[in-house]
Amino acid sequence: MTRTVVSQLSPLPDGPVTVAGWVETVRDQKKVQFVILRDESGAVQLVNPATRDLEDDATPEQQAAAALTETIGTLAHGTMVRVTGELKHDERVKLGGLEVKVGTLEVVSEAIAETPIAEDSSLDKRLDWRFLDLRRPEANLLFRVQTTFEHALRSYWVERDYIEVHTPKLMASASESRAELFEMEYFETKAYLAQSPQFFKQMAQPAGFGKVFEIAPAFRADPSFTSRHATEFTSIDAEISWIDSHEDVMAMQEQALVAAFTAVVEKHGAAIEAAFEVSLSVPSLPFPRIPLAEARQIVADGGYEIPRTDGDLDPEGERRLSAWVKANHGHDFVFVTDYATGIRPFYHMRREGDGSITNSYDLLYNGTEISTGAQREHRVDVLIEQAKEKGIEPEELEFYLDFFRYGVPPHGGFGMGLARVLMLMLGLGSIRETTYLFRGPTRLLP
RNA sequence: GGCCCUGUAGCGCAGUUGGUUAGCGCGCCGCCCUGUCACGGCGGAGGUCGCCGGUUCAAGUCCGGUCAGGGUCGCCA
Repeated sequence: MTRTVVSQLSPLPDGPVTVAGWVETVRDQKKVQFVILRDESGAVQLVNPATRDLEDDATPEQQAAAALTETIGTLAHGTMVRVTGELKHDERVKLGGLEVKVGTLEVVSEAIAETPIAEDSSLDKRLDWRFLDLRRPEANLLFRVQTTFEHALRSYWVERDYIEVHTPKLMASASESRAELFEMEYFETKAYLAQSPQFFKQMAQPAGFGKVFEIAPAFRADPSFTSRHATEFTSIDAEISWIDSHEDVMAMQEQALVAAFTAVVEKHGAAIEAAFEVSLSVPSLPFPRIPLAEARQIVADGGYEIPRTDGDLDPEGERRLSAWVKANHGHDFVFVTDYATGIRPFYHMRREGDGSITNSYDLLYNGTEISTGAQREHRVDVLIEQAKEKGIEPEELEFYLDFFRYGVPPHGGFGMGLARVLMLMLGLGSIRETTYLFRGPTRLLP
């Protein structure tokens, strides 16, 4: 008999059904047994009138019933079972107003009775047993939300004639800072894991692709110990040609995000509210834009002195700025624009007539940075000068510089951390929670 | 890498000024039980107190070292 997933039981008429999943709870009473069975879509109650203490002259049916009772009595939490029985809608049942009266129950895969994690286990312990942790309905929902979010972004771009690219993750040189590189043997030479698709997505511009995007892993060998850093993470990148400034990039990014949030709210808004107590709404357009200098003034006016001296915001400054934006503009997002040249990489284009600032931005969402974007410097002589200024030898970058020597349109783009967006969207405390399998300085397993 | 914190039963924790046999809740096992729904009741098992050394009549507790992890900052997405 064809398996029905639990969420599809409700509209069915009373009658025979097969369900399959894992045992969540067994309530074994003297006269009646209840099992809560969960699958990828939800949970349902199974019921079985207990048959115990057989007489010597018991019929085969009675013996089978007694065996079933015995089996149910020994089911361990987590055991995978397949059950065929009679669906019955019954108002008495608090779980969905229906239950399945067990006909046959097949133990497909037994679980060790004592589970290594519980509802209240620490995140680190749960990550040790991630496959069990992911059985939680909230985790299941989280990755459905991620799927919807990514799908909506893809659709947004595909519908607008973007080309999806897959840049290599094995590279011969650094694209950001050398200190963050994972180095590995590569036959007779050395290779590095890509920190960012930056150089190769830019290559699509002289390649004449016009508009590209990529959703792929990036690797950083930074020993960062925070709730928002990983050594491997999924980066959402886009890069577009023929822009006038970073403003064009911001306009594209905010529209793509609105499309993605719209899809998530429509499909999962109610479930998110129920599971995470977050009332998610679609952000309004345009997102607020605040130049960095102004942002720092706002934070300073709020009575907070940023300890760092490089002119950037620190995490507390970002939280305070976001709170101010929320209070004054009613918005969860804010583009912080016009970053100083000193704190941006060499390939960011500098403001015409004011080399001290760049045509770049960070996007903050609920107090945390989720994205960096910029117009890129496409004039090769300027690019070389800026690289030298940052202490990078142009000789190492010849393959990259060649991109700019045979005709390249003005262009720009952004990179955005998928797990960070999910974390902030659902009000969770760490990207470890919103990453399928987290990778950090002290975590390589499972 | 800096600063701070934590390692006690499968999980979450308590453990006084150093003092008898290291406790509690959940889970697990057994028995009992009005259709339960966080089911309930009774009973039970389960610990080299991260590891090494020191002080002491006596160390889970104090000291030194070490290992493992967490938070935050820096860095960033």
